[in-house]
Amino acid sequence: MPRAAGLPPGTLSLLILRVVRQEPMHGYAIAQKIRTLSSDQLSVEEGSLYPALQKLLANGWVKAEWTTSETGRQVRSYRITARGLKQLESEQDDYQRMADAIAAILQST
Amino acid sequence: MPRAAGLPPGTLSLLILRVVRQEPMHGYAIAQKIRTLSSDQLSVEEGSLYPALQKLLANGWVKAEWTTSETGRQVRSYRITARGLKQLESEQDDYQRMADAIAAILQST
DNA sequence: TTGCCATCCATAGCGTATATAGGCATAGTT
DNA sequence: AACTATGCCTATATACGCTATGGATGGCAA
Repeated sequence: MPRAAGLPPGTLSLLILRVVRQEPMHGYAIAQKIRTLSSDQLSVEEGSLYPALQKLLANGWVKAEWTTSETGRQVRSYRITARGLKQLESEQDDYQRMADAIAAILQST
Repeated sequence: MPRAAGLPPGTLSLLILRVVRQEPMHGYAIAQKIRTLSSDQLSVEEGSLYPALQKLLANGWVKAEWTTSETGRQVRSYRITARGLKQLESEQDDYQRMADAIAAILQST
């Protein structure tokens, strides 16, 4: 099966960090935020999301705490750390360089 | 080792097709072209390039013929096909949609 | 009150794509 | 003769997201 509507490899942690930077959020909400912000163009599957969050936790880029959502449910809320902010900046720069480089080729005569 | 200076997964065939669209080119030249067009930002390793070219051949997106280069060496020159042009268009559209979607998230308030 | 669906967390195993590390060959340069 | 650049290619490793699966909670409709 081809990567039909998935998201480009290598960008998942970038997107998560970017979304969580705004405000602490639980996993399910992160996935939905990415979906809506991208006008349904990008979909983060849960089987991708939670392992990615574990990685972010292990690297100390986010920290998690169990809280109660507005609907009264127990949810695990992820908050970006100082190191996470640095990482976000770094990944965003890398991505931009790549995107520019690819654009240069796609626009070459 | 992390993906330090490699190129973003999913874009290799797109870049190859785009470069070969201009003029038939042999493998080694394709790699160099991508490197120079991207100002050394993207590097295509030969171990990635040739398997990718095999895939393009198998899909009928390029055809190859052995020719003699200007330096007198036997080289395998790859030329894009009509189907390859369609594929290029499709992949470029996909890439653009993704890039736009990611940009939307990275630029969100 | 039962059944269904949305929400919510998480792991195991798979598939796909690229990178690493090699092998082989020619030709020009030093 | 040795070294470097050019040139083609394969086998293996590895990274990464996806599929499939499992479980739990709670609202709502039949």
